[in-house]
Amino acid sequence: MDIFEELQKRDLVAQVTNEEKVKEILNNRKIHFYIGFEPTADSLHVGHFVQIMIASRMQKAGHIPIILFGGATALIGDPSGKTDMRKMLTREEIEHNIECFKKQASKFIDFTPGKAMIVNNADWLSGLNYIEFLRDIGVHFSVNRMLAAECYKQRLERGLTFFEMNYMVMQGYDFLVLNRKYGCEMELGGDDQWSNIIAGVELVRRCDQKEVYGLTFKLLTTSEGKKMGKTEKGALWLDPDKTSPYEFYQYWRNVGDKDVINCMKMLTYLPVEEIAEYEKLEGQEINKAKEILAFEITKLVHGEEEAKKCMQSAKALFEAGRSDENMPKFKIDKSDLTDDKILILDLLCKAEMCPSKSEARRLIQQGGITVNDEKITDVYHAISKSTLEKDIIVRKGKKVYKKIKLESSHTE
RNA sequence: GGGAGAUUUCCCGAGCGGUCAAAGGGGGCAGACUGUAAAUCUGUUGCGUCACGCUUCGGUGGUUCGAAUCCACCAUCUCCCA
Repeated sequence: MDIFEELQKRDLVAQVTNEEKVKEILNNRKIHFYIGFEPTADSLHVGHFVQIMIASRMQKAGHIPIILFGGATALIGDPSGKTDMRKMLTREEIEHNIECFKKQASKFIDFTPGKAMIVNNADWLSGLNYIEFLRDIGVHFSVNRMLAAECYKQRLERGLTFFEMNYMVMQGYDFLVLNRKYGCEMELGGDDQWSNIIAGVELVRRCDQKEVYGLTFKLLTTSEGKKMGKTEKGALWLDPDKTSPYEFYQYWRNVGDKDVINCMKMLTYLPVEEIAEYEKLEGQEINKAKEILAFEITKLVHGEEEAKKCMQSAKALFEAGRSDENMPKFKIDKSDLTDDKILILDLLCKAEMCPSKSEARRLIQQGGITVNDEKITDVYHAISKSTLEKDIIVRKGKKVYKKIKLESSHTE
């Protein structure tokens, strides 16, 4: 299947500057294309993952990805779609974040020289001469048009600084530089980047009379249009230390019915034909598709072994014949016991299942806590040492389990 | 540079000097129903030794028996005029 067709079939394409041309080029030539990332955090999250997967697909089709890190632009912050100005990062933070990015991205993209490259726009943006830049580049931007751009509308109501307006100019300039340096012909990005991408395409045309292309892909949203990849703790990270593989797996295992197929298309390498089969599933059967989705994504991000573990733990927990092999464990120390027992309230806090005792108390009062499958109704319920001789399973709600192990203190 | 206004708990947003841990909504969590889904309904959503106590309403002081509510100064933001 042609790469462009595949992207379309996977429902990834949102807007293209010149569909016919792009289609032809992607299918018949090997080109350099670029995707920009803002190094604003020290780990990739799911939003980035979509982009990386696209870069990866393109690479597999023979094209050469240029991964651009906005080392300089991150010093400004993209105002697109934001209601407030982003906080600015220090140079050190940005450097660190870029390193983390590289490490994680290399799981999905082959960075062997000649197959892909990584660039940082700080390399060319930070040394710019302001006057020259204004004369050479600035003249090509019409403020009127910029203000009309969708991405600035919201900000116009709340206030937009000159500082931020330059984001578009800089991103456009990036494209120009990459085109001149590496012959980069296409910029990809999330659909929220459309205005910025167009800016680059136009800039290249005006400065060098060359035609380059832009393509945006759809953002990962639920069928209701809400952003996906958010958990109560914030973003869903790819870094296992920030979001455990199990949590990660569960996130996908629990996506809404209507979103499963879309996620499969966008986030896995499963062939579209196969996905079409899953699309036929209905009702309870959809759970099968969810399982596959969760497994596939987890496999990509954390490796097959982890993915299997996650799947097994989940099955063990939710399906009959519960086993606790891969359940998250928590060790409490003998010194945590008073009079050879521990209050359930304290245990819940210690095991980090509740942030405070008040909340633990509430949960118990509402019947949300179970110990070894027995509902705890007494707030002052205590668990004795003898019970703890064997590991116990504490469950909060339906989905949060922890196996509690008793250990004797080494200092004793 | 001059003038007007704002700052409330995770977010939005009410809030007469006492009855305010602070309305309402969103979000979160839990319960019921289910398919580890969605929708719906219910409860809950500062902390603790929990029918009682403690710490919150940008910051610091002050007025008061008593302040999120009044005053002063500081900080930040928005708006209008220049």
